[in-house]
Amino acid sequence: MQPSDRYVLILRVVEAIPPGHVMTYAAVAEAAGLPRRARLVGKVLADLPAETAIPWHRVINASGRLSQRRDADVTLQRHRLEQEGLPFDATGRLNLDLYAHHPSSPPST
DNA sequence: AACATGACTTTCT
DNA sequence: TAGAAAGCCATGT
Repeated sequence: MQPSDRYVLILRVVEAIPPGHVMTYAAVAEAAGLPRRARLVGKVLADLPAETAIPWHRVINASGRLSQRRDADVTLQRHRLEQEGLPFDATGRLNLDLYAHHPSSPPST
């Protein structure tokens, strides 16, 4: 397996997250068949162009919070999620038990 | 090969 | 519940 293949696997999983739902980095990695590669998911998303169609904003960390990036687009990410109906609580966190997306079958094609 | 870095997680206080 | 420390794994120097 080549490094670029893992990128594709991860992006396919992120593409499959429906609006109004989210997935943690670790969950995306596992769904892509790459357990323990949560940080790799972050790396892949970091390399995406700003105008990409990939719904990167639906990927959040295990705490239910938004991970801080180099270029602080965290506000944009939060706005997009709120627009999809995801409610952040007073501590800036959202309920993963309610809004986490659980892919039933591995994404192919 | 060794060391540092990062859109992460888990565990311990 | 929040914050610190340690673990993890791919990449780049």
